[in-house]
Formats: sequence, structure tokens, C-alpha cells
Amino acid sequence: MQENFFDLSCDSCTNRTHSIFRHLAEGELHEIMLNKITETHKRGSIIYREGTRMKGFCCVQSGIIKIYQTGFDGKEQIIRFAKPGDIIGYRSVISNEPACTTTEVIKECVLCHIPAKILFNLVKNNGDFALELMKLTCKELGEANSYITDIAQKTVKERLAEILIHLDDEFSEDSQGILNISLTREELSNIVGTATESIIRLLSEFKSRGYIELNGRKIKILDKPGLKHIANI
Amino acid sequence: MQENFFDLSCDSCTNRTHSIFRHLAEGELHEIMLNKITETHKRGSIIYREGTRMKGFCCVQSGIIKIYQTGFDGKEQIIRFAKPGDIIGYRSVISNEPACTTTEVIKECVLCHIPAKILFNLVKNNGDFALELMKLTCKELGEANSYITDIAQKTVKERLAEILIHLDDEFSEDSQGILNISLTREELSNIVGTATESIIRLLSEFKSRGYIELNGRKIKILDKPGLKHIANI
DNA sequence: CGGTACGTTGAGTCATATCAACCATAGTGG
DNA sequence: CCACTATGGTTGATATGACTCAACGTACCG
Repeated sequence: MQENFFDLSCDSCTNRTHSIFRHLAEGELHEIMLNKITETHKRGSIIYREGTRMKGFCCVQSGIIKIYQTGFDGKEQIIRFAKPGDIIGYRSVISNEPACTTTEVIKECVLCHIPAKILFNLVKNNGDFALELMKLTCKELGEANSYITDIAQKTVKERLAEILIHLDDEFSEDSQGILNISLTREELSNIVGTATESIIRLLSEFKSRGYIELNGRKIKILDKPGLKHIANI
Repeated sequence: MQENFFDLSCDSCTNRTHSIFRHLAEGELHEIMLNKITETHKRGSIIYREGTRMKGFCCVQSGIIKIYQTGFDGKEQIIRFAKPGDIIGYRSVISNEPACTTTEVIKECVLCHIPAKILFNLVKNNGDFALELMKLTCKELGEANSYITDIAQKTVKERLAEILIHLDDEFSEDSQGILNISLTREELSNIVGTATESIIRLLSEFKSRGYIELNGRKIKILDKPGLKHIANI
């Protein structure tokens, strides 16, 4: 973890225009800039753990973070990823509960840490921001609900195909189908909710059938419609 | 569906003090009362279906509603239940997406239908309400995340035990362990995410081991700690 | 050069789904 | 009033998807 003394101002942050902060007044933005701490975190470092009382939340400036829960036997279940423009930790801040997820850097990232107080003030005093944040949460909730249905009803093969589609949508703009996120087989299995060996077998099946191309952790989607068909979407 | 001409005023609604509306100003409450429509819905009736564009949301005055998603092959996955004091449909209103769940009455209920506009105004103009609603959404999101982990990692037996615990917590105050909600075996299987036959077999196993007592759809919890142990919680 | 983490493959096992038959109950219509 | 039908519940037999275990290959790193 390394503190940056030349913090990027939020004004010039290229993520802001797509983020939750896009409608803030100048004063509000200024308030954030005065109070935020910007840090670089290396791959593998933990931002916060399950059970932590959060004193603030984070805005992702660059990099990728995996957000997971630890199950009874210690197996991690990846809930989602955060990428530039996303915020993490806000859920626990708002509901004032200990964090129910652990967040770990999987691609070196720059994070802006923002105190809880600022979030509360924004929600209370800026109706548009409150609505924006509500929309975000509601969207996440909808996705979580859909994932419950999927995991409960679909086979591992269908789920893997679906996850590949989602990863492609989220992480491979203009890269011709190469997933711009590097995951171990075990991490893939922790998204899908299955055993590592199952993922390996299914990936090589998808490869042999021409749906994907494999090169270590690089995965290239060759036949997206085909995968969609497998995934029933 | 039957309209009640003598709507209960929100002032005197006994649910309000525990609900999202507990901190509203008098004027805001009055605004709701002027615009709401109160209706009685019989068991089995659908309040809204997946894909519907919502023009408002509902506050549950009495009864129980099941909220589910329909999977690829038509099998329903029950996401949660709504009981007196809960609100339904607000997620789609806020995120301005078509409803992603279907809601069906499982115990005759009285619902207050409230226009979307009122919800937006409250979020925008009443910071405390916005915060309260955010808290609710964040709590639901946390629960959804936990359920993803459970469904992905626990066995059917563990999940059924856990669901029975949850149903007991939610639906059997002062009824000595008798679940105050009547569900078919199929509905139980649609919560747990398994086949009806599996539920039947497991319920009779739990019964034979003295964890529960069965009488048609009436389920009585005899050994809650035992069930918690099975569920790993 | 050995160590550690990750990836792969095969074989065996088990939990759970599926299929099929049957019973109980309640509501329906002639 | 009784056959008729629909719905829900139960049980047993069978099939299979997915997990587990074990062995081994591979690559990177200090």
C-alpha cells in the first residue's frame, strides 16, 4: 500500500462522468477531494475483510478488485468485481453493519478512500445523488436475485458459459473477445460455485468445441452466440 | 381484487412504526394517504409479473406475499416473502427497469398501492427517508449475497435447515415454533432450490430425528439449535 | 535447484435429480 | 350423490452431474 502525494483531483478523474459522482455540485466534489486519501494497492492485498467496521468507502480509479464472501468451510464465493468508476464498501457504511464481504485486489489498483460522513451527508442533502445511489443498489440487488435463480437452477456448464459472457461484457471492450481480466481456475470456480476440476474440464470442452481459445489464464471468446445458447440466455 | 372504500389512514396503521415510513413528516404522510389505493387480494392472485413496467409500489398491510423469479424452464425461484410493514416493487420503480420478479399472494392480503412519483419525491426531498430506504436495500443486498454463498456451497439438507430457521424467525413469533406460513412442498423446494421429492424426503428425515413435527403444511420447530447445527450457523 | 502455487487428468463415489407409480383430498359437473 | 379430475404428497428405483481424491505435469521465483 502506497500513498500518492499527488492525488488526482476528482474534477479531472476520467471515471467520474460514468460514476455515481457524476451529478455532484462543485462544492461537494471539493469536499471529497479535501477528505479523500488516494492509495495504490498491489495484487493480492486485502482492502477490508468480512466483519470489519467500515469508517468509509472506496472509489476505484484503476485496477480490478474481487469481492467475495467466505463460506462455512473457508471456500470463497466471489460476488462481483469492482472496476474503475465503481465504489466498494458503501453497503456496510450505509447499513451500519460490519462488512459482509472481503475485497482483494486482483489487478494493481488506485483507490480513493472517502470517509463515511461524506456519504451520509450526500445521501441526506443531495436528492439526486441519493436517487443515483439507490439506483445502483437496486441494480446490484436485481443482479444478485438473478444470480440466485441461476445458481439454484442451472447446471455448472450453463453457469460457466454465462459467467464467460458476463466477463466479456464487463472486461473486454475493443479487445476482440480476449477477457481483460486474469483469473485463476480456482477463482473462476469460486464465481460459478463449483470445484476447480470441473471448471478445468468444462473450459477444455468449450475449447475443443470452438467456443473459446485458451492460453494460460488468457481466455478468448470465439463464439459468443454459441455460449449464450449454452447458457440459455 | 377488491377495493376498500374505508381505507385505513396511514396514521393509525400499526405497521407504520416499524416500516420505512416511520420518519415521515405529517404532510408527507398525508400526501400518501391522498394518493394511495388500498385493495384486498385473495390467495393466488398475482400483484405484478416479471417484465411489468411499474407505475408504483405497494405497502403490505396484512397477509403474506411470495416474490419469485421464473427460471429458464419455468421453475420458480422464491427470492423472499413480504409481510405486513414490508414494501414490494420499489426496486423496479427506483431503477426504472421492468420488474424482475413476480409477486403472488400466498395469504390473503391488504395492500396499499402508492404511485411512483411519491417515492421519487420522498427520496429526493427527505434525506432521512432516503437513508432509511438505502438501509433497507443494502440489508436486502447483504442477504442476497449471503444466499448466493449458501446456495453455491451448502448441501440441500443444510439449506433446508437454514430456511426453516429463517422462516421461524420471520413468521412464528409467540406461536411456539409453529411456522405461521403455509407453504406447499413445491414452494419449499422453490426456496431451497431443489426438487420437491428431495424436500419431502428431508422433511421426513428431520421429523424422524425429532427436529420438527409435521402436520400437513403445518411445520413445528422442535429443536432449533439442532437445525442450526445442521445448517452450520 | 528445490520449493510453491497452479493446472491437468483419471477413477471412484455420492448427493441429488429424474422418472414412475400410487395415495389422499377436495372441488366439479352431470 | 357419485364418478371425474386436478392438485398435492409420498415412496422407491434408477440415472447422472458434480465432487473428491490422488497423482502428476508445469512454470515461475528466490
